Amino acid sequence: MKKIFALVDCNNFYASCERVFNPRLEGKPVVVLSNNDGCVIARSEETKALGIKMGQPAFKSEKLFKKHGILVYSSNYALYGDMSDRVMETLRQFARDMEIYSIDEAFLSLPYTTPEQMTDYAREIRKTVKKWTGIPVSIGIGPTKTLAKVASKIAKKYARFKGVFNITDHEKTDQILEKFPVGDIWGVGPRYEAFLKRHGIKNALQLKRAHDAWVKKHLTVMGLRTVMELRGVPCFSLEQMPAARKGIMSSRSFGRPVESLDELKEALATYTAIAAEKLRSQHSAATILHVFLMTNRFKKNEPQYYSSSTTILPVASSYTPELIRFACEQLEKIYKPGYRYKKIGVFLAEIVSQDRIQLNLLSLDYPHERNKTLMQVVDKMNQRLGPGTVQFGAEGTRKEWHMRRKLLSPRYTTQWSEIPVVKTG
DNA sequence: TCTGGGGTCCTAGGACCC
DNA sequence: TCTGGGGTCCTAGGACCC
Repeated sequence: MKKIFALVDCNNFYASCERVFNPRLEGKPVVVLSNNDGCVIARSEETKALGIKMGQPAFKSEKLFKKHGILVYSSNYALYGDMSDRVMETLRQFARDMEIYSIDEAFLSLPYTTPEQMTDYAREIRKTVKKWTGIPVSIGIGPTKTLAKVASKIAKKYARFKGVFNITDHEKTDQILEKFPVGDIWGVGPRYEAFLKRHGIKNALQLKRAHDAWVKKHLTVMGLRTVMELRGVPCFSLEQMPAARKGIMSSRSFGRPVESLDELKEALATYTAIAAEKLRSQHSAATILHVFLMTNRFKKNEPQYYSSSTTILPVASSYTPELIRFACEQLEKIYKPGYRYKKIGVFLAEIVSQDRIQLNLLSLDYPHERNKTLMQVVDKMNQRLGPGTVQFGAEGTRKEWHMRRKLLSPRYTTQWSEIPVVKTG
């Protein structure tokens, strides 16, 4: 049976999540900040109307926030992740074939019927998601993923479409594409946008009509696929099985500059433990461990330093204490005193399946089973009682370098113990 | 005082081999 | 005197995504 793509995109997802549990925010301007309360990463419609831009640094916007009474939140990924699961479960009721594309987007594969029927079905999806989860979504329908993306942006932009736009429902697709800015196309970022504009390509129709060889030469085969998709030729298929991660990264900026090796080690151990847990959750182990360290690049008047170091593990591992030990060894190699560090991180790569670890001769007397059991217990407790319930000594307890999250909402859906206790008396 | 984090894929160019 | 060239692998860097 012929199929069509629908892209379901949650509107202002993080801001909408905050709203679901705090009706006081309804109709008011809301922003959610990135980790460390750094910059704006989500805005409600009211905030967008006030001219607050995506990625704007929070400290430069404080006056505007105050002036307009904008309600500001630190990002609460425990809440957003849980809300995302609810939205995706709801969508699964409507389409057996579905790809969870990001925390707030999913592609559905729907039967190709009549344009009216497909649009009606999307309206039904939209209504149900709102009813079951409280999250408003926009839905774009098109013959390729790229065109479904175009349609979803139109659905979101023009209120008259009431959240659903079906590009197959219009005879004159080219007229729609002509009004669609080239930089809004999925796969065209700021660099390509500027390049294309320099060559007179300003809208999606012009890109659709560009010459294949020219596109391939300047935008690589990925760009050519985008162009084919604009022409209605599917080049990107529905990926139902998420591919195993090729690398796992864990890093954060510090809440204040950090100078001492001891504190850097604490932070690095903490992030390594996070990465190791992710590794175990996908039943894999890593062979390469990469550590990096940097100062604050925005501080032009301070001395800058960046360094990184990679080690190949003798045997692939997902055992937190061992990974922490390797990570700290790397850190000692690259650490230089006298700098004010801003960020540290670890990247685990060459990931292999847990049950296919190549043991070398030296490791035969290694207590693999005992370590595995220990990690399972740690992971279970942290899942049930909240992250950080059980941690390793190297991670430290004071964590004064920890990122700022001054404006965090409670974890309404996942954790009763973190709802702030009101002190009396 | 204060500027996020975590991914993917592709290409060019160097090293190396025969 | 004259000094190849194709294939493969790896890495760094650049583009993109949310």
